[in-house]
Amino acid sequence: MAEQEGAPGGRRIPDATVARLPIYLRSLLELSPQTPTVSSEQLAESAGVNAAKVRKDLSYLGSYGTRGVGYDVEYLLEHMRRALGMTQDWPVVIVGIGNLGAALANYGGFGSRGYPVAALVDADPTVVGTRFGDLVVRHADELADVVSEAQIAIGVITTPAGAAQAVADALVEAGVRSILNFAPTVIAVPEDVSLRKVDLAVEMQILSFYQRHASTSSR
Amino acid sequence: MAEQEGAPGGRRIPDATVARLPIYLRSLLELSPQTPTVSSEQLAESAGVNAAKVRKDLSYLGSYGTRGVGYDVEYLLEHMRRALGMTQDWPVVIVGIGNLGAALANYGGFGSRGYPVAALVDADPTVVGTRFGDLVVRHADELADVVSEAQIAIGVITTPAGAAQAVADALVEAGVRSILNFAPTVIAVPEDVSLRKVDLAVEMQILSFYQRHASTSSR
DNA sequence: CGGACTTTGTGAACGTGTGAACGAGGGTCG
DNA sequence: CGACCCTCGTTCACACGTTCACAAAGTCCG
Repeated sequence: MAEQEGAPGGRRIPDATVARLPIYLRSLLELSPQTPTVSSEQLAESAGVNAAKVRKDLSYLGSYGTRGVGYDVEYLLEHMRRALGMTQDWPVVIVGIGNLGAALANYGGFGSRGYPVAALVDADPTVVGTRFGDLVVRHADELADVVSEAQIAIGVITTPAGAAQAVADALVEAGVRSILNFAPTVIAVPEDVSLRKVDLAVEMQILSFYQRHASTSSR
Repeated sequence: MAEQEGAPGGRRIPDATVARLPIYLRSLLELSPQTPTVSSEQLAESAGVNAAKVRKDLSYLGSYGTRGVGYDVEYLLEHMRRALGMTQDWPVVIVGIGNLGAALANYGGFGSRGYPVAALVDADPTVVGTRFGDLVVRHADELADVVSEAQIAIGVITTPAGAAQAVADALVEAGVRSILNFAPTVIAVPEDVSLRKVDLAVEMQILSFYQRHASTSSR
C-alpha cells in the first residue's frame, strides 16, 4: 500500500475531494486574469458547493491560502494543475467509432486540454480506414500496437455493451491503467486500473425515478 | 416535505440505492427469459457490487424475495420498472445540436427505452431547420412552446458552457423538472428540479489524478 | 503601532453509506 | 411430517463525507 502523497500537504486525498478538484480548477480559470485572489466563499459560490468544503478540499493540497485575504489564484492554479497531472499530456484512444465515438473524435476540446485523441480503433472492417482529422481508424486487433505506438494513457470505450468487457480486457492487457466507459454495461478491471463510467440510460432512469417520486429530493 | 413512498415498502429510498437500481434492472433484463429466479449473490456478481448491498437495496422496494430461493426475476423486474417510472414514456428535448447533441439525436437507443427524443433545439439559425430522422431542429426562442407541445419531461443540455445556465433557466421556466447537463460548467437550478451532470473533461482529470498518484486507489 | 476586521484551517458533531454477521422464514428431501 | 439447508432481511459497527463553529493568523486603517 503505497502512499498517495499529492503535494507538500502530504496526507491522502479523499475520493470525494478528487472529484471536485476539476470543478475548482475550472472556476479558477474563469476568473484567472481578472482577480489576483479568491476567497473560499467566492469559489464555493462558483463551484456550487459549501465554503467549508472548499477550504477543507484545498487544505488537502497543502495550505496555499492567506488568512484575511483568500487564495492566490495563480499559485493555486499552478498547484492544482500539478495535483491533477495536467502538467503533461495524456494521450487517449477511442475504441468504438459509432455515433458517440465519432462525435468524441471530432470534438476538438480534448486535445487543447491535455487529453489529445491519439488513436481511433474499431472492429468493423467498413469503419477501419476512415479518416477523422489526421487520424485513421485502426482495427481492434491492432489495439496493443496502437497503445504502445501512441503512448496511450487513457482508453475510452464507446462500443456496444456486448464488446465492452473484451475491449477493457484488451486495454488492460496492453498496459492502459485508466479507462472511461460509455458502454451501457458493468465492466470489471483489476484493482490497479482506474475505471469511470458514463451511462446515459442510467442517468435518465435516475431522473425519471425522482420525477416520479416528486417530493423534496433533488439531485 | 412530502414522502417519497416508492412502493409497498414505504420508507424513503437512499440516493445511493436509487443510483444502483438501473444497474440491477439491466442485469435482470439480461437473464430474464432464461432464469426464473436469481439470488442476491448472482445479482451482486453481475452488477459488480456486494451481495449484502443488493439485498438491502432491494428491500427498500419492498420484500420480493423468497428465502431459500432468491428473487423472482419477472416479479422483481415489474416492480423495479414501476419504481423507476419506466411504465411510461419520458419525452426528451436536446438543446444544442453540435457534435454531441447530433450524436445523441441520431442514437436510437433512447426511444426504445422509454426516453423518446421528442424535440431538438438550437440557437444557431444555420442549424435550425435541419432534419434528424423525423425531427426538425427548432429555434431556441421557441423552447417554451416546444416543451409544452411535445410534453417534454427531461431536458438534455449539450450547448457550449457559456449558454448552459440560460438554457437551464429557460427549461425550468418552461416547466421541465429534470435536466441532464453535458455542458462543461456548473449550473444552478431550483430545489425542486433534478439535475445530473456528465462532464467528460472532469472524468478525464479524475483519471489522470489517480494515474499520477498511482498507488492502491482505484475508482 | 494597536485594535478591529477578515478569512483561513481544523476539530468535533452529525448524517449517510458500507460490509459483516446472524436470525428468521421458507423450500426440499428423506 | 420433521429435520436440514439455503437465502433473505435486518441489525450492528464502522468508515466516509459534510457541515458547523471557532481559534489562529494575517491585513488594513486610524
